[in-house]
Amino acid sequence: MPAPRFLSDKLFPERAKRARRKEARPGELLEAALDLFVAKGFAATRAEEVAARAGVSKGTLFLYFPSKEELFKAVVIENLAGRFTEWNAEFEAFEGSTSDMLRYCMRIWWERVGSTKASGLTKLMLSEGSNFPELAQFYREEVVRPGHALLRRIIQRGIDSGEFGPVDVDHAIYAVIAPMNFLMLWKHSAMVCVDADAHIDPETYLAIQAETVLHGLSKPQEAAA
Amino acid sequence: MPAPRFLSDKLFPERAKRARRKEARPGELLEAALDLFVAKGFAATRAEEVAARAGVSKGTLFLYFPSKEELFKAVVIENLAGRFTEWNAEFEAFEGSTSDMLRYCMRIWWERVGSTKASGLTKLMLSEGSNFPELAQFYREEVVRPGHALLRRIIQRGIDSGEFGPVDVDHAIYAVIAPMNFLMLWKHSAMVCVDADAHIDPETYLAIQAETVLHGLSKPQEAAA
Amino acid sequence: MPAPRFLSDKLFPERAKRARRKEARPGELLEAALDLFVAKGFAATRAEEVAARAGVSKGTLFLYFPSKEELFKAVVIENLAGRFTEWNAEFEAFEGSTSDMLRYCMRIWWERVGSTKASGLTKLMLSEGSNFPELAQFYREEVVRPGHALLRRIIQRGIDSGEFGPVDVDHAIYAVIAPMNFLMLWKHSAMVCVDADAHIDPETYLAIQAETVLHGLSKPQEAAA
Amino acid sequence: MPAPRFLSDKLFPERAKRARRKEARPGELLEAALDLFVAKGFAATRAEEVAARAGVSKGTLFLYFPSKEELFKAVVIENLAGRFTEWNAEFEAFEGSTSDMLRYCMRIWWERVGSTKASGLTKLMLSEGSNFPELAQFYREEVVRPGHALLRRIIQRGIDSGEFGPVDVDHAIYAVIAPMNFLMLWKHSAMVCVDADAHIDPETYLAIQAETVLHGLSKPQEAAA
DNA sequence: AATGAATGAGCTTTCATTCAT
DNA sequence: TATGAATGAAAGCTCATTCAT
Repeated sequence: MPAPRFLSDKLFPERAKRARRKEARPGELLEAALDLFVAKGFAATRAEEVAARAGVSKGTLFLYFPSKEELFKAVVIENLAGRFTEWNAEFEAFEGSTSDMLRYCMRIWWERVGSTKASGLTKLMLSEGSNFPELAQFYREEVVRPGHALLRRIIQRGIDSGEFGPVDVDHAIYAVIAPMNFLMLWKHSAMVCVDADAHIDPETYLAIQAETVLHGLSKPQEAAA
Repeated sequence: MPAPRFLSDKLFPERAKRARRKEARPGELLEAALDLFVAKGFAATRAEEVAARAGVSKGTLFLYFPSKEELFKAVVIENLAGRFTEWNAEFEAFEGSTSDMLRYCMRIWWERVGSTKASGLTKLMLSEGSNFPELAQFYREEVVRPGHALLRRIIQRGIDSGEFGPVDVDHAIYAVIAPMNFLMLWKHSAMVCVDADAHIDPETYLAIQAETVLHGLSKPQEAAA
Repeated sequence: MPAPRFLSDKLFPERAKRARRKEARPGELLEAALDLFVAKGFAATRAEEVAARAGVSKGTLFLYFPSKEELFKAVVIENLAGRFTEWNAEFEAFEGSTSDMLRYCMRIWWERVGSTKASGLTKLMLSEGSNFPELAQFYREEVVRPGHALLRRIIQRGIDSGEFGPVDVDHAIYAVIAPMNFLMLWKHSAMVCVDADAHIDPETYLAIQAETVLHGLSKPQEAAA
Repeated sequence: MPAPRFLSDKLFPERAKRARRKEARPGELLEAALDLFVAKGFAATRAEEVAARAGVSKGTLFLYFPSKEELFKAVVIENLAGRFTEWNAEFEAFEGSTSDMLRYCMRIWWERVGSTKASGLTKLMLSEGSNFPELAQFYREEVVRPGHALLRRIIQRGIDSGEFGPVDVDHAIYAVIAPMNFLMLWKHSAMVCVDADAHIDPETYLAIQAETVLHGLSKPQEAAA
């Protein structure tokens, strides 16, 4: 029996199990699925196409994933949900001011998620979530909730340490997430833009937003609306 | 109780009802279609469902619209494309500064489009446009292009009158559209928002964005990025 | 109560009734139906198209003809089946040799049927009869059988009068019908001919065939195979 | 009992059965399709019926043929179009007089096409070609044209060798094809024949027609009309 | 573990027929 | 008598899923 890779695996054995089962599955399938889901959406992606892109037969796909929905969940785990253990650990280990932590958080988010195909999963949930309630539920539970929880802990750390004022934490979370969402949506909205392709520089944009948020969080001020 | 539209309606109330019924049919279908397209997307909306929601049978839908795609186009025309003549006229008639015109433009856009179901059509094109190239093409041609053209004329008016500096018009258009798009996408993202979602006040948000844009357009400055 | 138009109406009152009901129906519908049935076949002809071509609404068509099949039957009666009363009468009244009668029969058939759209009905039954057994049955009963009967009587007259030898009447009937069928099929087979449009002259062809048949029927000879 | 086609079939009889099964599938479907198309026509043949007759489900049919039209084309290729290479080769190898070649041609045509279900395809194109222009086009291109080309070469051979006079080749082709077409149409007209239908003996009929045609083609005469 | 042939529910679209007006 | 809006059964085709090999 292999040892749990993360401390948290002991605390959340079910999540750990899922993570390990995931490992046993061919990464090619997950990668192919990510590509196609992001490019074409959930409903419009055909199982056979995923298999073909991964270089296996249709049957093999269903050998590893009992259904298209489970395949999608696995993709979400692989690219988003399954990383929170690591991200949380990084947060636990972080040394420095909470302001720096928040700046780092937003920058690293762009690097690891926003700028990657993984952000397409969020856009996908936005678009098709209402048609696949179980997926939406899963996504909320496994991505949105841990994401909010992580931010909550960061902000709480700042409040506890006296760096931040006694802000409404929920509003603060929102203030952080809003620009991230904006960037993600922007990145995946090639369709509505026609001629004027003015480019946002995401890193700069996020850095500015980070400062704005931090300004709102700082001791004597109110939370940003 | 609304008055009968025709005198004869009083004399032959039953015929009138039937005539109005026939007249009303396309409208009822378009409304049902708008609701469902916005709620479930194009591909996931079944023709029969639209018909049922409009209170008619499957066959009747195809009596009025030759295909699902044509139904969608009709919905787009009814709710977006077909309104540009009116909007353009309003622009021609506008008296006042171009700054006010732009403020009015953004405010009225939220009132008439952004806050209505119609904005769901834009979100839909974003999600599914790539799967239905003909629809995407139609949408670009009939909605995006006239929309950009309208904004272009507004901005050009400001430049010509000396109110605005010699900005890059395409960038300026983009700066106006960006917050609109963001609001729309936000509005339709209920699925990803979980617990503590502080709500943006769209009117305020847009007003602030308008001022930001106008600041960037003002005489001695560069266009907003 | 109007008097029966033909003597035979008394003998076959049901047929007479059908013939009279036919009269009450708008000829435009029957004509439009004939055109379309011949041009496009039975299955491929849409009821609405027939109505439109006749200048009435779809509902009106079904007011006169309870179904598409009944419409077809009426067309067959109008153009073929219903004429046998008249043709039989003409035969009864014919004065002259049976050879001349047969020559006249074939010539007049081309004039009144073979060269007209009515011959398309026969081709139609050939093509689609097997898909519409009731129509095929009707056609056999109302067109093929009376047609054969008429020929049978002609040939029998020749035998009785001593003009023809004691031929096998069925074979003789066949010998007369074969060239007619050939011409009809030929006329409606534009599709298989590509470049070589060699033309048959139907009148000449039929005249020659008539002589051949008569040669076969003549006193000291055997029937043609 | 036929021998297994491959050695390995003996070693792995089940795999062999399955492999042959997959190999056999298209053939079974094509045969079922031929039967039904000939019996009921193209439009009236339902895809599911074809599948059922071949002992598979609806889905399987579309696994092998992307559409009903393509299925029909495949049937035409299998039974007519695809055989011209063989027939042309036979013609190239033929040793003997061109008259014999033409006699052989007509006889063998009856044996291989006219008397088989394949001839129903020609009748089908006649009936329904105008409703399915793409199929008609395909049939003309892949069946009518090569057929005419083959006959043209035969006749030209006779002219070149001096056996035939300098006839109009197109008319000559037509003179050969006419009796073939007639026989085919006759064969498929069971529906209009009622009681006493003396049967043509196709072999004899064709032999006689062949002599007639050859008479028309012979040196000192004009082409047959 | 891997395959891919086979399935069948589900969707869009057509059209003969009905019926309220 | 005439209309034409409304119906719904039926047909072609797709694709997630199963299962014998």
